[in-house]
Amino acid sequence: MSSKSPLYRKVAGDLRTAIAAGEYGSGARLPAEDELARRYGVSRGTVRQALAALRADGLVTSRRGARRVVLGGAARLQSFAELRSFSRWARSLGEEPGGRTVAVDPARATEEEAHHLQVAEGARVFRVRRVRTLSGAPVMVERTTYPERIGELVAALPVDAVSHSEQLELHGVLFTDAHHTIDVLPADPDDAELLGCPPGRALLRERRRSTDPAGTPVEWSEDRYLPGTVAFTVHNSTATSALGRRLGED
Amino acid sequence: MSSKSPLYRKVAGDLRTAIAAGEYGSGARLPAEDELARRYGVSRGTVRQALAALRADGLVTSRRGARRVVLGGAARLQSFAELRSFSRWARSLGEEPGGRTVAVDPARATEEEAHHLQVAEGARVFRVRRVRTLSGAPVMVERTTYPERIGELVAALPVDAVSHSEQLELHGVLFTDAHHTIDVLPADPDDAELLGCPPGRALLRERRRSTDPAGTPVEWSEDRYLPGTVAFTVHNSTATSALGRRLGED
DNA sequence: AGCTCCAAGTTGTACGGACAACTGTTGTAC
DNA sequence: GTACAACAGTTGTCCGTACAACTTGGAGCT
Repeated sequence: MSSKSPLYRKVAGDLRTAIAAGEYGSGARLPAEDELARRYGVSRGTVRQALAALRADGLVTSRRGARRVVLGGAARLQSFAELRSFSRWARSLGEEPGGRTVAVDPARATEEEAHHLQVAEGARVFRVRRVRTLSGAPVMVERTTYPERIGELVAALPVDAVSHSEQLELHGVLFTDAHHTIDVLPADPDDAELLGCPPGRALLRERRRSTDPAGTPVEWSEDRYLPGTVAFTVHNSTATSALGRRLGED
Repeated sequence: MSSKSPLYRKVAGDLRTAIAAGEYGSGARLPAEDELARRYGVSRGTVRQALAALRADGLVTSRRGARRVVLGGAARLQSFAELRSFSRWARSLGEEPGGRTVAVDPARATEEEAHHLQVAEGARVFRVRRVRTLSGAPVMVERTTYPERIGELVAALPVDAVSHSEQLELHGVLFTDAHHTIDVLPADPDDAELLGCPPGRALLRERRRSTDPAGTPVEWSEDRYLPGTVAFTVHNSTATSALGRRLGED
């Protein structure tokens, strides 16, 4: 096993599995930071770093003066990677993800695309449309716009490649931050045909802008899901915020 | 002004306003941690704590070896309070929130309610149904179940109280963590009448379970929004995760 | 029993130092 | 010029200490 993973991650992982295994049931109090530090042979700061991760995931509460308490409810997941990649998410649930590329078009960036990808209006981009399936049944239409450099890599992939993002990672393209907007909109005729539903049917829409570690946009995507197939979940707290609500349109 | 706010918050706030004011435009590099520490007269650890908050809000990237970069895109907000309270959110956007309580019913907890509120099945709870408006127009139906202790406080509020949560805070009821699930469902006849839309119309649904600092559930709510009135936004990154995707139903 | 008050336990904030890992730039060699 | 190597700059990880702020439970009193 590689020892390249930092200490606090190991501690966090340990605590996660301990909680998942029921060692600390819902409502139970975790050991004190000092106790954990002794037990793992690390400093209190390192333990706090681990616990901060659990807190951000909504696994435990924490407040001054009292021990941490395990929050009941949904078992959390390694949410980022699974949110970003449809394939990874599906596999982690034991579902069989599939994908069929419908179109790959070189194009000139519209104003909206230029804005989100931070390129000049009219710059070369690639538009990719795909149908995503779970166990063979179509559940989502994905329309992604890539900047030129990345789009060229995507265009070279086989039509039936299951996971584009995993392929891109192999080529050194990293996704580290993403901003999502979730709302509802009616299926247009294209959506309807690809998903096999009547046009006008309400779909759950997720728009996503992903950036790499340097802050450079690497994709701008609009995913439309058939209702009933997925739900989005978020945890937030006064300590770690992330989610917002917005008026329609932008 | 109270000096009770911790140092790192002041630093974070300062940086937030500096970014909002355009001092560091989209893509600009922030000063190094050491530089900021000198500038504010605090230790590097304190600066890092402030920057971690900005990172969690999706304002800046960060990676080893390079300076932090300001992420372009949506100006972030203090999201937790605004997500938890419809009234606060609306006011922060300059809209006029309204609310009309349709029903307050003492009841016995169903299995689902008992589960989410962590009380015994059949325990006393209060079900509250309200219509929420923006500038007079109805946009959302809210069905909240409270445990007995809190429900009694809510039942005592006037029917036209705008913000229940702010009233509850005055009574010492604190909300610090919330878990949200977002999906789509068709309006039932009640929704349709309250919102003034045809039955069957697709609504954006947000289910929410909120807990207090001790981890005790304080509300279980299901909010149904007219399409086009709101969108939910999330930022996540490899460092700070929060959002997930789920299969339909639960 | 119920109440107040105190002490121990626990987390939050802040400081300091040290080294590891990585990036971007500069300069050198070919 | 181009490729490689060295270097300074920067963030990530980890340690240790100290004190402040808060919660909890128990002792003692009424």
